[in-house]
Amino acid sequence: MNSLKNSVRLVGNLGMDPEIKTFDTNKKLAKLSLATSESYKNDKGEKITDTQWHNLVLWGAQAKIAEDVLKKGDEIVVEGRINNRSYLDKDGNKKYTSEIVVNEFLKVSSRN
Amino acid sequence: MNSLKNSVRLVGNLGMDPEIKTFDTNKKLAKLSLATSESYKNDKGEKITDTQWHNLVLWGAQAKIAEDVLKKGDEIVVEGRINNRSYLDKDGNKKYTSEIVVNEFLKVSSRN
Amino acid sequence: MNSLKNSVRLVGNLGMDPEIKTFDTNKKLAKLSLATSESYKNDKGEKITDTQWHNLVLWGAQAKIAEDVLKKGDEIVVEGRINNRSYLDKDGNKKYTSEIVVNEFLKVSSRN
Amino acid sequence: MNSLKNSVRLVGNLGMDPEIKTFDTNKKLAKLSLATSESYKNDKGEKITDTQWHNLVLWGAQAKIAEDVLKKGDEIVVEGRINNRSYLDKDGNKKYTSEIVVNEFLKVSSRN
DNA sequence: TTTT
DNA sequence: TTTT
Repeated sequence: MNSLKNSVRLVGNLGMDPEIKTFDTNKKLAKLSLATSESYKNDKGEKITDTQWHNLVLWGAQAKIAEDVLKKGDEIVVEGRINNRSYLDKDGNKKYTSEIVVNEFLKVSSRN
Repeated sequence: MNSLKNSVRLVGNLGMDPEIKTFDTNKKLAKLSLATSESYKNDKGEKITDTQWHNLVLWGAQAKIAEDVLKKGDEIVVEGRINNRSYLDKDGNKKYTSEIVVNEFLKVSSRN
Repeated sequence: MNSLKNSVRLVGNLGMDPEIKTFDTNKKLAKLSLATSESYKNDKGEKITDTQWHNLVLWGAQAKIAEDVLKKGDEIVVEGRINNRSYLDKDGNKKYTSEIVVNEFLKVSSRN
Repeated sequence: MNSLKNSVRLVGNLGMDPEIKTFDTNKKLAKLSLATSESYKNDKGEKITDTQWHNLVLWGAQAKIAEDVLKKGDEIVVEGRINNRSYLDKDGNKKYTSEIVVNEFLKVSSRN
């Protein structure tokens, strides 16, 4: 799966430590919550900050590195693809969610 | 609002004609449904096609152009930003949705 | 070599048929010349068209596909990386050149 | 001039302090030299680091901010467009150069 | 000429 | 040297 038709670039900060799941096959999954914050002036000249929270998903080698090096507050640069999927919640209702499946990331600064 | 911290690039086909809303202020909104299709081979060597549907939103001048030139089936290239937002549905339940707010688009081919 | 630290996206037209070289090892190289054309209005309100010509380089499988499907005039979407390198010309002078090493491309329309 | 047809993203370090020029009209120009470093393993399994140096150009407000906040060694994320142009050198020979005209940048870390 |  |  390549990145020409569906590619996302984000620069932001992690809202929490990575959440790691290890499967039977030893394959790892890391989930990250990333905030991107942008400021602009509205019609009245007031400064508005818009913060978006993105759900990121990392697999395999990328998940292991994320587990080792990422912490809440870290600033990262990310390249990935949008994955919209549906699932059934515990009450059996169909839910829709949108995630970024990360191809690469780079930690650019740390809170400490 | 710039595109350094939150930027999406998509290449795909429109699933329907643009849906246009005109507000009191004459400002226009266009909604597009865009399919990005990618093929890859799975572990068993079978060819899998993954199609993702994306909700696109265009405002103002971009919405007018979309209304004039875009049709179901057209292939477009898009640059925009991810906007995750919540709303209350008709039953008063909080729902989450993810949209791409388009900064620029380019029609690259048409079905006819 | 990944695309997080050095990534280029272009949409444009080919100025000539691909130029193909085949090496001893059967490895192929394709060279493309791509024009990106953009219009804007200058200070005086005149419409200016700025055309940039880019040197693209494709290796291996990508070069083979380029040889098979691309022709002068075709419109393509490209993702690659900038490669600045120097070489000695036939008079022994050091020359600098900048190329785009293509990771992926997609033909979006053809002149015929 | 937009960024759909010609867009570059770089993450790297400055090789020197910004070089600033101020024109009669008070318009500012900043020139930056940016290194992007990437590592990969070659056919023999040796780790190779490839460093590319990019010439960046910033105008107006972006140039002012660059002058104020950027220093040699800083790590920045950049979005811009490729500009290939020719000029005559002091001996009257035609020379070609490739620059990145920066639309936006973000300083992500500093050496001190 | 940078940085890890 | 392309294309609209």
